Amino acid sequence: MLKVNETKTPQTVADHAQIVRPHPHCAHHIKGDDCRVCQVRPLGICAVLEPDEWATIEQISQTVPFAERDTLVSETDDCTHFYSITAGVARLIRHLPDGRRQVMGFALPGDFLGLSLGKAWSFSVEAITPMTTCRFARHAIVQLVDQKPHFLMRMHEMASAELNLAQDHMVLLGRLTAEEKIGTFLLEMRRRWARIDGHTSQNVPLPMGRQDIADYLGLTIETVSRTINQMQRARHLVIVPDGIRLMDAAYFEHLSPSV
Amino acid sequence: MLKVNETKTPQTVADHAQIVRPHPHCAHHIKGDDCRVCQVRPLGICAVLEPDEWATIEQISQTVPFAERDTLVSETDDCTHFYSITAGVARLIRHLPDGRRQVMGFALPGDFLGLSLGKAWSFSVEAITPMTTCRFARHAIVQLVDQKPHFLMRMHEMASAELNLAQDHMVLLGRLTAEEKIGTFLLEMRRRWARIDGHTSQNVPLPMGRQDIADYLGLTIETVSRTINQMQRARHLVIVPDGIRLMDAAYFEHLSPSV
DNA sequence: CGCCATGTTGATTTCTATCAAATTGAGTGG
DNA sequence: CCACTCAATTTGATAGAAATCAACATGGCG
Repeated sequence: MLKVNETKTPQTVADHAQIVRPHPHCAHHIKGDDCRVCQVRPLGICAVLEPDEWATIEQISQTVPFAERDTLVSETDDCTHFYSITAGVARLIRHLPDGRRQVMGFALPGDFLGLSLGKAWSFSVEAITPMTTCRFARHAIVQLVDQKPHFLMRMHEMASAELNLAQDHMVLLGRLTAEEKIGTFLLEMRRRWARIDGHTSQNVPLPMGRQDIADYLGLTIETVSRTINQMQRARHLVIVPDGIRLMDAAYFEHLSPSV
Repeated sequence: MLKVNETKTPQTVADHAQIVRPHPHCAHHIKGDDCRVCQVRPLGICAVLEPDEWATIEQISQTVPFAERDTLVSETDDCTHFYSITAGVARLIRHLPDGRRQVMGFALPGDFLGLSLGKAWSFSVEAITPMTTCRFARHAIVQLVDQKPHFLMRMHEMASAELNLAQDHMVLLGRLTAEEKIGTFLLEMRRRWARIDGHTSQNVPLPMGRQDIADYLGLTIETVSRTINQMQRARHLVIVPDGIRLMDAAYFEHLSPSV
């Protein structure tokens, strides 16, 4: 088992991750307050920082763990803190008054919550797996952004990338069939994991449940389940614990109109 | 080009809706290279500039008009110029290889094309009405952003607002019914026109065609037509030339889950 | 006046949602 | 270790909302 750092990371996180989590990034524990060993630094907001700026960030950050199902932020909350995800997966979600939900996206290691720098959240963030985050007070980041234009530029780049993804997703929601939605989603998850761990594997971890996938793709849980199982019957993929294994890349790339 | 007449106050949306062009901003042509008379300056990217900075902007901008159906930028183009819209309406659109389209949004006066500052466009922009734009070379804006952090901050604010709208739209596309989509769209357009002309009118100009509305809402043209006409039969609205008139605000606000 | 794009309306189909039930499987406690 | 429980998932039957297919109407414009 990985050594847990001295700052009291809950035992449950490590235990759970070792046992049931399929993906290494759900298991790695990183000292969010020691940038030198931060494994997501090259991916995240901090990638733009020079080593001599790490101390600045460390002073304004805290490592904050969350358990599965914890709510990191609620869409009704004021935004007092920002989060950089160092381990685990969360869903970004909007709730309608009548109980309908739309999952805006999934936050993976390296992702930053609060790119808009605004005073209010516009979505809730709920932990899907045990998580570790690097937390920043909003005022500290606002100050940093004022002082370091290249940091603001990095924020803007990441927000722009996010906007681009949102537009991809609008095409998916508005114009793709259920089969195309699922196929595109699986390729998207493979690409995102590959960016994190540097490998392109046929195995695509899916830490989120079927209901989350449905609410992300604008489908029902039954349609998600049926479609994935049809793909398995057609030998395009194999369902494995906590994910799927892509068996027929050509099929998925043909299915995904944007590729 | 029409000369701007400072003494003449623009006609309201309501006035114009009864006649030909539904909105004054579709007809008025503004000297984009004279910031003193720019009618969209308080709305757009330039709102953050001090009067002594107007000269800087004027030096790097050109007024460029477009005719109806012109393509301002193509999704395959490199991004050499940015545009601030001073008059007219455009659609932001993505095309799938098989001809399906998703309209990402409509660009109205005050909107800026190129908020991401990236080197490539991710959508096409097509003029729905005759347009006037203020065009900037990309390198000039990049330089400006480097020199003036408050300009970058303004870009970031506007991009964040855009991201927020994109997320609203994901909820709409993923989880609303056809009736809710149409109702939400009409309220959105009313709100956006109100921001531009300062009036809240029951008349909502719709310079875009039914097909554009359909491709924006993830519906077919037939469903859009049917739904709007059902709303008219139910006396919730009246279809007028180039738009609609909302007759039953309570109905629409009840229909739109986010309000 | 007639043409062509745009919009409307009607009939029918289809995809996905809904409703309902069975199955799996991880966690719990005897 | 195994029965039990509860949530998540899968599967089946049916319904329904919107798409599709097909005319038909409108209206701006040469």
